[in-house]
Amino acid sequence: MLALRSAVRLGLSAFRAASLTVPAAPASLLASRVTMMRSFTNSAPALLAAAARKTGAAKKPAAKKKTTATKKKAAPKRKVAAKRKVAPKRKTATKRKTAAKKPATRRRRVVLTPEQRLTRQREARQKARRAEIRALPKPPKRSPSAYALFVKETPRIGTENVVDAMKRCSALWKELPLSEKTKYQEQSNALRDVAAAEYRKWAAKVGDETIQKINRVNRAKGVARRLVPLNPAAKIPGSVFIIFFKDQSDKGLLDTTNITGNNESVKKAKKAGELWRGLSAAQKAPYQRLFEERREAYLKTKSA
DNA sequence: AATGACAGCTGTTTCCGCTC
DNA sequence: GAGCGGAAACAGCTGTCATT
Repeated sequence: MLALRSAVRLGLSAFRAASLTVPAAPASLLASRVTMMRSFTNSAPALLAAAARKTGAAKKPAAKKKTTATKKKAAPKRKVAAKRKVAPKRKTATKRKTAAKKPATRRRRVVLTPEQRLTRQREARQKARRAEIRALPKPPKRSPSAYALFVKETPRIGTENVVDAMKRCSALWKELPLSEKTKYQEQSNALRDVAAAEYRKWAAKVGDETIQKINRVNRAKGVARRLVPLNPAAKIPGSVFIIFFKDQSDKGLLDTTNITGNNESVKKAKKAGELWRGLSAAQKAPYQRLFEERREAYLKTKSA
């Protein structure tokens, strides 16, 4: 190794001396110098390669010395640069990945049971669902009732607490003359119209699909309030049974005397179901035709 | 889910201090 | 920030049925 190093050193010295002596040496001369160097650096392929590269660089004599100096240092520099550019990047990338994956690595150490995994998946779904619900637009507030307006206008006395204030409001409301109550009712009616207009404006902005989505969420939460779609007229017509039920109800043919239940509407529905099941196909046919006619009309309206 | 009917039930609205 | 407590009024949901 030492012999090789000294040979390279000698070769470089000779090459440097020759370059300095003849700055504007032609390419052919440089080639002969390279041939000369071969005798010194026969065992140094890297230096030969550098010299061969120098042959090309000889076309720019002014930069020769500099280039020669670069030749020796440039290669290692390139290596350093390469290291800096590639290796550190890899390190950075690795660090980034490591940093990003650290929690994951930690998680991997914890062996989750299938139940835990399912719980986490469920929690993630719930989180996403909650975010989706939060993102839904909020409908405008409903208009206050007459009593609500009265409560709003009734000032609280001193340090009276909410409960006492509301009790007092209740008592005052009961004693309030009908003419006064009517005033609040009229105010409420006016605000209801304003609220209705605001709702229509909001509904037009968000669209019926969003309204239906909000209704689904509210239903799931057990919230009774259902938002009215902007275009309730474009409804799917009732089923064949519904048409039959309405027809029978209109004709007063739903006798509920033998039907059990507390709710008359429910009893009527039960009676209608009973009658419907007793109908033949021929008896059902007129209701079927009526349903198909309405359905076609609905589809035409929808596609228009 | 929507369609019809409708009695009965439930949620929402107002006020605001308090708790979680 | 949401919910509760209190009241009253009222809007709107529920329950039933069969079918698409």
